[in-house]
Amino acid sequence: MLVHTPAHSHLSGPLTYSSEQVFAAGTLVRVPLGKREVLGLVWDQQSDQTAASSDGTVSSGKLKPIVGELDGIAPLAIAWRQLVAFAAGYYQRSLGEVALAALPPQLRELSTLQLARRIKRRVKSIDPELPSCPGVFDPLVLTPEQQLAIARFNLDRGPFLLFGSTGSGKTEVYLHLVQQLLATDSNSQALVMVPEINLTPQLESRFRARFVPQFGDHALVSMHSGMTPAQRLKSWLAAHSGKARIVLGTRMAIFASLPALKLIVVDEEHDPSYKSQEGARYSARDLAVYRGRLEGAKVVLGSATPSLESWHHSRPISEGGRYVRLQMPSRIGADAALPLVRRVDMNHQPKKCVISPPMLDAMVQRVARGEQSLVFLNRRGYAPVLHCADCDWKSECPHCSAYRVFHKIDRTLRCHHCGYTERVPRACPACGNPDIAPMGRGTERLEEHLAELLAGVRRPNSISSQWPEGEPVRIIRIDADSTRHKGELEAQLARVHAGDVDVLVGTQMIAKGHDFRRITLVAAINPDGALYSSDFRASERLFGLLMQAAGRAGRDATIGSPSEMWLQTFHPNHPLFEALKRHDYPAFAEAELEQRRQAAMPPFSFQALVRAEARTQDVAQGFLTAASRNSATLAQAEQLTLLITIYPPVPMTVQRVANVERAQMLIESVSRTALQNFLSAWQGILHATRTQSEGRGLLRWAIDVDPLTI
DNA sequence: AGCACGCCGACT
DNA sequence: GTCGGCGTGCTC
Repeated sequence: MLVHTPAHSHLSGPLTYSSEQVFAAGTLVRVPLGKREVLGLVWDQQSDQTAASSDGTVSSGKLKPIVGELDGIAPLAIAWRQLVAFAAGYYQRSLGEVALAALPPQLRELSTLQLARRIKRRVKSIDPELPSCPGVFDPLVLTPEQQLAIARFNLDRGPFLLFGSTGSGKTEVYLHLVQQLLATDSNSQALVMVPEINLTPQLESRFRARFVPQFGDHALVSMHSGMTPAQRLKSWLAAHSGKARIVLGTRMAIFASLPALKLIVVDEEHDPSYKSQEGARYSARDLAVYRGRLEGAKVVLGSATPSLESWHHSRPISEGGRYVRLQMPSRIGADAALPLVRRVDMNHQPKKCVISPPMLDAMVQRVARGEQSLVFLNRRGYAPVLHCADCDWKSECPHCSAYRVFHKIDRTLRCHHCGYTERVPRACPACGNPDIAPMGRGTERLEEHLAELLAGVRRPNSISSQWPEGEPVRIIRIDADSTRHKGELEAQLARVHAGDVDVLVGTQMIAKGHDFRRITLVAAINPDGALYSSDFRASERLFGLLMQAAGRAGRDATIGSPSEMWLQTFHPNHPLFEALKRHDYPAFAEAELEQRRQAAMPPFSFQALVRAEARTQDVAQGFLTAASRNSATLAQAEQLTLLITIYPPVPMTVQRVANVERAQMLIESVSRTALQNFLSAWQGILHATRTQSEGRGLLRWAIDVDPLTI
């Protein structure tokens, strides 16, 4: 009796096969499906008598036989299967899809022969094992705050929210927790997650430096989508066999098979990257908490700006909190002070200026002192729109309801949604006017603009300089465009660290994770957009981003002058900026949570989104309307409708992408359980609606539970 | 999701 | 005359 991949059809449950031999649940097998042979996972056994009647559609005589099991791979543990079952149920996807997607792709693709060879090779290569020396504890000196956090961790069951400001040494705490676990429990495993692939190399090098000498090279593996299929299989097998003691990875690592899992760390737990945006839309952070409870593993969520959900969960137990909050408010080292936050009131600055005179002046001073500045603008490209002043033509994407972004560097118009790229026209395509102009600005244009503003500025000479009056300012841009090729990000970061750069321009990419020790000024050019956004999570994200960006500054004890963060805003007295000025996340969180409470928004309510895609908006919305109407036929409808609100379908913010129209419908409830029950019961109706006339022409639909953007 | 079957346009 | 487009339907 087993389960597999038919992803999104009405074939959502396990399928039944015949077998002479009894396979344990969790065993990986090969089974025929239609005309092909696929990987299957034994889900449960069923006796011959009940086999035929279980779903009534297949008689036992017609059952196909299991081809055989995958040798050398132990069955997946019960806890792993429970995690998969929970994720499939909670996020409304089929068991088979979730289970098979959680396995390395090569397990599905490789022939039995190749696989056997691969496993054999692994077993051989592991033989020369390094002697491990348990009992040796972390030699590093911890700060009192770190010691307290660890002591508290050791006293409680958790889950824990490690609330530590940037520079407070959270990573050191993670290292220590892993260290004490591995040293005391000789076959335990730890899972450490980071939000982005970009952050894995530096974390991995820190963990390698700490643990490889003691536990050997094979004790640490990575798991993320940037790895080759062969590497992924290798890491997966190492984790599954228990050889790997530490798994570092992105959100996908939450599904790693870890038979002796005892600790899960979710670093930067607020980061939206933990929420999957396709397939099963799972939150790796939320699954981490669930998995921890399931397997008796302790869970640590860490952040300087926690998600409001986690912050709320870590309120005092007397107020209903479920997480233990560990606090590390202080920065470590001589630069213990957080940067000074300065606001530039753009209402009192020259019209249309991009870099206000006082901010420019502050940057010039940094250049003169040989210090670095970081200028932050969350929009890549040269300009978001190209515009014709004569006929009002704009650079719309022909396939999407969005403008194509002007990239001056290769003279292209690029759609950031579907990727459609054209050369920039010489003249307006609509009226022939040769004078078409960029509107607004992105990082490319900002870089160009800064080069003009700083053209006359000279930095102090190095000894043997070809510039007698001082060297010109060196500006670098780091964003998704400048780091598209492998190794470019590392190379550019290295230039910054080496001091070969005076001004760094970039998107949010540079606000995350990387330490820039010589930066003493962080500037946000235009953060106002998120202040009055229709997305109720926009301000939470903005606050997190700005705190994180501020944390980039001044972590070098050798630089004496205080670091500053500059904000250009038309709303200098906005409470968000007031809280940011005081580096007061708790105050921001309390105010924001109070608003959420009054508006009955998450975390005080629970949401799900049904998204539909079709060639026309009418079809997409028609399907959703029909599905909504059909939900009234649910047996429990009377009870549920009291607790469930179904909003009318609306077009998505970016309504059309690659010529596909998109619509969505919000479902809301004050009760998570009610929402869950409703969605589960509704699932079949949604499938049925698709086959009705209202479902004609529908391309795709999907449910997103706990969506991050609405 | 794959992979079939099935009915209409430009090519050796 | 075929090769091939992707629309609908099935997989224990």
